[in-house]
Amino acid sequence: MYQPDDTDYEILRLLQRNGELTNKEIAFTIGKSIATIHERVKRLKEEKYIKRTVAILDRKKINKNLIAFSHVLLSDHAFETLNTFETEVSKFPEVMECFQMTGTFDFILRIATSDMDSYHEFYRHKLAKLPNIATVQSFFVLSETKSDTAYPL
Amino acid sequence: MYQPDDTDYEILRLLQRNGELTNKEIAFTIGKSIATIHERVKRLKEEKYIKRTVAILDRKKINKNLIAFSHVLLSDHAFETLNTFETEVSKFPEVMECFQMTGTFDFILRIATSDMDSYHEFYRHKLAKLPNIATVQSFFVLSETKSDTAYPL
DNA sequence: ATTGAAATGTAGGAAAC
DNA sequence: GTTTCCTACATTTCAAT
Repeated sequence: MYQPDDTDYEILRLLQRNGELTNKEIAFTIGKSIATIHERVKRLKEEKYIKRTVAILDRKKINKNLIAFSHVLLSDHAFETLNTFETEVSKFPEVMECFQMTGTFDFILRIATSDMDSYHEFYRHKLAKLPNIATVQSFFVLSETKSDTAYPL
Repeated sequence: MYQPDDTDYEILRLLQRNGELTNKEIAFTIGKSIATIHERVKRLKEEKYIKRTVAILDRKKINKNLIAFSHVLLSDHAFETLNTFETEVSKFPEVMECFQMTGTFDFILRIATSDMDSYHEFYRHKLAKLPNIATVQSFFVLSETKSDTAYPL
């Protein structure tokens, strides 16, 4: 199996922060040739170390002023119950993330809406209508102290 | 103030999913000229609708196998207490996100480490050593059902 | 604001060291 | 792994509508 070396990790570190860096810029920064960077980046993408490159938007400018983290507990944990929930909840565009969790509830959802009315609408007419939901406990973001997509490397 | 129109939103929708799309590809997809897309994208970046473009890594391949969501309650809510916590916790590379929240605790942290030992190390020697922490309750990701950086548009 | 066309720069591939 | 050369594309600017 392919194992990235220090150079690869340096490239990942940079591209995680700025995906628009050219091979030339990366080459200059880490002191290697452009052809080398070109090869490394190509392989890192082929091997799916880099899953994709995306634009990060300012949510307030596009009117997603309310972010909720919701803890969902299901009424039972049968395979089908879990599966249906995961499939259906993933279809909602408001749900940006869904994680199955350890502990006293089953899932954490990250939900983006424009305001409390839209959240309420989503909650009443979409989330709460899914089968086998026992409880939903929601917490709302007051302010973002740190908001990073980059992993520590 | 600058208000993006439908064309701008189509561009944002596309770049949120794939930040590597060329102006030519976008132009073809939404039926406008390359120069128009170029202008729009430039403005969307200048006006900070697009905050930045980043590479999204496969966390398991780079050995970040454990993601924790930790709920932090501080012992008091004096301005200085909140401020110090936010400043200090943001310095930890393991903390990818920190949100101040409504409700029964003060902050949610998203913490990325390689395994439970590293998490424990982080918790004992970094997080728990910050001043004025009352309680920390942590939940761990079992599986990712949906993991998106794109807002619904 | 949108377009087509022209100049510049980068990507991507191949060869030789 | 680096350097050079090459072609193809992409970006960027600009004059015109």
